[in-house]
Amino acid sequence: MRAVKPKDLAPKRLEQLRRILSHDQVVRVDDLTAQLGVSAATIRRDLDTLESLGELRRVYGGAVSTGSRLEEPLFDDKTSIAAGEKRAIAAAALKYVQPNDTVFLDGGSTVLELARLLKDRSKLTVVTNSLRAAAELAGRGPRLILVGGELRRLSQTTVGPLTRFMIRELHVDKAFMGTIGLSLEGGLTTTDPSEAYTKELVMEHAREVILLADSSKAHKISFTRSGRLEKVRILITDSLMDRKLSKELRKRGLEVVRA
Amino acid sequence: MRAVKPKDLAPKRLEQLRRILSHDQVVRVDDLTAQLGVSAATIRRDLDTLESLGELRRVYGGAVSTGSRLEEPLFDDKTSIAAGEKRAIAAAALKYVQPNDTVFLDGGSTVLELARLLKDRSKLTVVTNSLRAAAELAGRGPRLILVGGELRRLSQTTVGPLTRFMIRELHVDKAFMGTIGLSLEGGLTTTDPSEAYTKELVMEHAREVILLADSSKAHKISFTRSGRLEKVRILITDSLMDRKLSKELRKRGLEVVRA
DNA sequence: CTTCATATAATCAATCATGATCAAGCATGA
DNA sequence: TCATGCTTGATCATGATTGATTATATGAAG
Repeated sequence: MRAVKPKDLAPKRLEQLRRILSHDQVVRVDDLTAQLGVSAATIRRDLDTLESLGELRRVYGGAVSTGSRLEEPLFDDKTSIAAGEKRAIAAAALKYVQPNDTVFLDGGSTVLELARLLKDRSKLTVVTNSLRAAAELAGRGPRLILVGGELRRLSQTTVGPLTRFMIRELHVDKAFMGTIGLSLEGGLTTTDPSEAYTKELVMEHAREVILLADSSKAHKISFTRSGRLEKVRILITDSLMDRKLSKELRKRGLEVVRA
Repeated sequence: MRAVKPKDLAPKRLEQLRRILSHDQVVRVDDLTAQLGVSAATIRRDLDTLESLGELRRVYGGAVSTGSRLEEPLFDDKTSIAAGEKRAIAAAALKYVQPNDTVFLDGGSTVLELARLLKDRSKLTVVTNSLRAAAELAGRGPRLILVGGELRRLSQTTVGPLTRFMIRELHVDKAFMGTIGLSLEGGLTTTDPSEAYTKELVMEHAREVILLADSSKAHKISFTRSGRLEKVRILITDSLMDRKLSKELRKRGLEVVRA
């Protein structure tokens, strides 16, 4: 006696899941058990495999398609320091922005906070490769120049070789940069080579490089180098920054500011 | 007998919050509990998470938006008379997009509709100078390449001489263009010289130019020329397009498609 | 400055999803 | 046929999310 309903084979079930997910963007485990006629345990296992393939993000009660608007900004590291600290760093950085400056804004959440503070600086010129920063200033604010290039979704910045065509034409007064890792041995490091390429290029074309990095970045070394410490003129960080590191950085000629 | 309603998943609720917030700019906790059907405690927790993401600022009794208004169009498509026609035109244009193409997307609301339809074309490469189109595809979808340049706020596109550095490096299969005016005498015309410059440049570097223009553009001549009719291979328009004009355009070698 | 109403943060209990574990079902190949 | 491996579903302890409660903080009015 065959079963009443022939169950789908695993690959087919995954395909269905993909289809449902791309249609609904957000799915609930309960609904899926009903739709696919399998147990919740199986649904969870399937969702786990799809998550490990990067196609969705598990949430309590279901899953969200990666890349949907519901998906939280990927570049925002939740384990990182509180937003308040970042705002403090950004506020301190604001003092270095003169009314008629031309400044570059890098990606990263701390620099994004700075962008928010520049909304009413209409005489300023802002150059950026950060889509988030651009969105922040798209409505009103400074003259805004976007660096062209390929969009890296994780950071929402334009990166890679295409960015050189614009960056080499521009010379900004100050470049406000973020970073993933900051260490004496590794200098500035980040996860993505294309991103690193663009960061380094920007720093070469800036009269002055101002690094915004909270204390969680200290002594971290990420995958690839994105700049040398010698290019950095000022480091703005928070009060929890490792003393030894800031002392050594000062010795190397950097101005270190605690927000 | 399940009379209980399935509550929204957390991400969905957050998205609703975002939507309400971007619409109202300022929200009250009370109103949100009523609108979303969850307790005030939950609303507060949600507002806290959104605050830590920098999307709003908590105030006593509610929250105010800090966010960008990029999602909310400056030119509201919804009030536009031709919204339905535009969607139809975009849908017709979709047929001309091959899976592995490299296409350029111009600014303008009709082309933006097309961008929305390209969200699940992951093998495609999209080049665009439209910030709104980029925002639409920023989360997921095709490979996305942004054209750098100065942002023109009115159209939310990058325009002007800086755009040439990237455009001259790229050769797209198809360029989907919008326009303000379309006429036999003036060709393609638009209001802003910088925008016109970039449009013309793009059309020169495209293998094939496809113009998306609803019937309201017919016989209009705007301030400055943004392209010659000879460059256009296909015109996609709506059913109300002036017959004489489309007949004459066909005579000049254009393929005219009525959506 | 004080008082009042109300928002808020902290705590707790209840609910429900989750992950781990294990047993059953079923195909495959010896 | 039996053993083996894999998938699935059930069970249960654990963990996460939510809503209610209560003490505290806040803003407005007098």
